Amino acid sequence: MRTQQTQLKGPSRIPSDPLQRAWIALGRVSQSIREEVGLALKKAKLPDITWYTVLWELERAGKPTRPKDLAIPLFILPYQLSRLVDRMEEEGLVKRISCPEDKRGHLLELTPEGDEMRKRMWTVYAPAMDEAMKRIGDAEALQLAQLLNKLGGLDYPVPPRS
Amino acid sequence: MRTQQTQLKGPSRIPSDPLQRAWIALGRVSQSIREEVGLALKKAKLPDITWYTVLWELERAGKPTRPKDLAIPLFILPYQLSRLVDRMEEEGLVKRISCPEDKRGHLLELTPEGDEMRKRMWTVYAPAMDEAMKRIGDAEALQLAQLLNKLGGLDYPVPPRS
DNA sequence: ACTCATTTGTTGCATATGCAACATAGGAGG
DNA sequence: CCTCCTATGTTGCATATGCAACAAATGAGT
Repeated sequence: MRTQQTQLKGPSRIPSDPLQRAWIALGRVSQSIREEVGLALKKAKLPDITWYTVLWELERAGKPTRPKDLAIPLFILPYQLSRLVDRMEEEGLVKRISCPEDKRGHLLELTPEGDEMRKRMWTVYAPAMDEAMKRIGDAEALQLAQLLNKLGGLDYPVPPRS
Repeated sequence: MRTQQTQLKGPSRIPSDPLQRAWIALGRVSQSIREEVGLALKKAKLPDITWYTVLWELERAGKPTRPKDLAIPLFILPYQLSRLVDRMEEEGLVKRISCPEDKRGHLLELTPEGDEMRKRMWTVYAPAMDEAMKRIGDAEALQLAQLLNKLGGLDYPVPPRS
């Protein structure tokens, strides 16, 4: 079975073989790596990775922050975040406090429990990530990150976590 | 704010900075690329990518195949596949037919409508994938695929689609 | 043949999710 | 100030999902 050749007839091209292979690898590997780390958290009876991201963003901001000002909204729909915050608030990890400048929204405040939880999660998250990623070396990881960022056309920073 | 140094105290290490950057890039880029292609299918009022994968696996097999023998089960839980097939069968794209050798299971048969659908999806899927992936060149794509496969520790083939 | 563990797949139920509609506030233009 | 358009979140409802329990068949050991 042969792959179709890339055709140049205007706007609708068939992806080249390398592109297809990269596409498939991207889908499979990202999923399996994510599951690997997710499972580690679940086995430790800790919340989902998404929660960590929110907690970390709030920690990084260093002050109560509006949902729309989190870095996350680029990757999560507003109503998803809304419900995510609902659940986190129920668990007492964050708190919605009123926002003086804009009465539509509110500020998300990291509670002490939330900060504790973030740290606790990191003790599981970090080794799991390391375990999953360390099949490639640092040099390769850098190269991978660069290729991915070029692919994603990202212009925002990708700060390390802790 | 500084990143913690990689520590070598036994089983639980902190991921190095390059590893963290690659991890984050992997998560974000894979998600955005996948969404990009998914959106193209949705705008064309076509089924989800997952459906394509099933249809394609059946086409590739060339004969009715048991769920467990699809390449997918590695990436999808059995009950997910079960319900996926439910819906696809409702739409007449596949058919569950009896399996002589093992009366527990059944064979999944691609219907003509299913094959048509697969082709129709490909006319949208392929250009969208190409559009999403072509920000990197073929050489880079190959490199990316290799890095990813090393990361994923994959030993199975990654056949191109059509 | 009998027993029991394993394989293969499905399902009930509680929860999560997507979508479109909604509510409310801000801001621009007159 | 009034109108209207946009920005920011939230929610009702239908659908999808995860989990654990289940059913049925196979196969291995005795």
